[in-house]
Amino acid sequence: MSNDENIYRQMLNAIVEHQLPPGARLPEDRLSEAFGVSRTGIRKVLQRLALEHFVIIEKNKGAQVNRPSEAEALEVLDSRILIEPQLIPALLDHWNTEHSERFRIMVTEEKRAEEANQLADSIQLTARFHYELAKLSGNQVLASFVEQLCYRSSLILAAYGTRGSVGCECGDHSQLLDILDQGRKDEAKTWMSHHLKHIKSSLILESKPEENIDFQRLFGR
Amino acid sequence: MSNDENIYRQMLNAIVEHQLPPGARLPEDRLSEAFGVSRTGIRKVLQRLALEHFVIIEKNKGAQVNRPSEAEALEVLDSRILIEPQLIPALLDHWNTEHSERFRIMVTEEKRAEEANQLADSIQLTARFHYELAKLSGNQVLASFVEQLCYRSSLILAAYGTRGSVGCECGDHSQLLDILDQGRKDEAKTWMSHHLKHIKSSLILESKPEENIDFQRLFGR
DNA sequence: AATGAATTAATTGTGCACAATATTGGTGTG
DNA sequence: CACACCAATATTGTGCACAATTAATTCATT
Repeated sequence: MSNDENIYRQMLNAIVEHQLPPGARLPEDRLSEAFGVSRTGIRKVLQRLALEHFVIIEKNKGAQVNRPSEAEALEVLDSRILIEPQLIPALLDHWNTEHSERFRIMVTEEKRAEEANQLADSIQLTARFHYELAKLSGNQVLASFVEQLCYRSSLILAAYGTRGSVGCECGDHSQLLDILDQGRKDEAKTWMSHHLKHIKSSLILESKPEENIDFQRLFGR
Repeated sequence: MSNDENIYRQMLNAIVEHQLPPGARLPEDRLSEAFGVSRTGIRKVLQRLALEHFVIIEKNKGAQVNRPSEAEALEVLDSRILIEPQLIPALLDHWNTEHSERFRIMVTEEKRAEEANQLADSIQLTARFHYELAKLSGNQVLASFVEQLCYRSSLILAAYGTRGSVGCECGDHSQLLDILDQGRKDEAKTWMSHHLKHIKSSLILESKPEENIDFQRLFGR
């Protein structure tokens, strides 16, 4: 694996697992020291993470882990609600027992991670479940978009999620597999839709402190 | 406007307008010379273009304009078919005469550009029409994804499009505006779907030269 | 003690130099 | 003449140094 990709993965993991919480600053010096490469390499990775909305780079102020706005949070979930259910039909065309078994193993791991309270693994596995499912649709363009949305969702749950739940309960995911095994296309679509809407509605909005208070609007004029 | 963004826009324009055709090599030296900045700045732009699939960077071999594979071309169009029609309902919620007028001006410009045989402007305007429409859905996440897909479509049409047509005829776009003005939601959705499927089916596949010719298969054995 | 200016420190932006790698052309040998 | 090997060239990869900017601290003044 290339060195860049390695660093990128490690940082992305740290972000979606909330080891680097939203708002955490990411000074290039420390990172270059930590990874044993020059700032040049770090900057490349940060640029990429910024384009994918995992970090925010402000000119002359450096990078920090993105703190998704409420609007962004809702839009990401809405995007998933619009896309993921629509992938089910194509997915079912390729669905077979091999896939079923593979995903059931994943769900088992999810369950174990959640019971062991290993938040990091739990988050990763939840996102991977949705991404791997999307890949089976056969459309790699959409799949990689779903991948990005899933990881962004992890970040969103860090900011707005109900504590303890990472969004989808594992039981839920095995439910979907049952439906897929029975080839019930429409049911699977609506299940996925409900599942994502459930996550969306579980977000706790308007409770976090505002980052930029609009004093002008509050007192001005 | 920042310098990076400026260079990025210029290069992206050159690519989607086919001034830099698929396969064109992009040596960092020449570009840094042309733009009057150091290779550092150029590399940043190239990295970004690569992440967005407009150029391909191979290790130690540099960047070149992406030549989309047939599979990629179909996947991009399929993605648009899946997303863009679904944006219509939300779009219609905000639709008003101001929007209508703005888009009719755009269509007029499209028509003029096409008649004047200004391929570059024509391509830009066609992509912008779809992107601006997507923005009106209110979901910026999906809109910027659509933007990327539209620009990638331009690149695809460079490789697989029928000569003379850039995909959508302008008459078509004004048709959609008529339907939107009448608030016919379902009709607009199906129109958009048909429109994109028409573009997809107009692609001339398996006719362009392969990027990596398999000489072994072609002559060997 | 509070405020504001000025200095200091920390961090990022940018260009350059050298190392690493791939490609091309040439040379020699069988 | 074919083949392999080697050398030269061109291009990218990476680290470093210095400039530019922002943030923090100090200090002076009221």
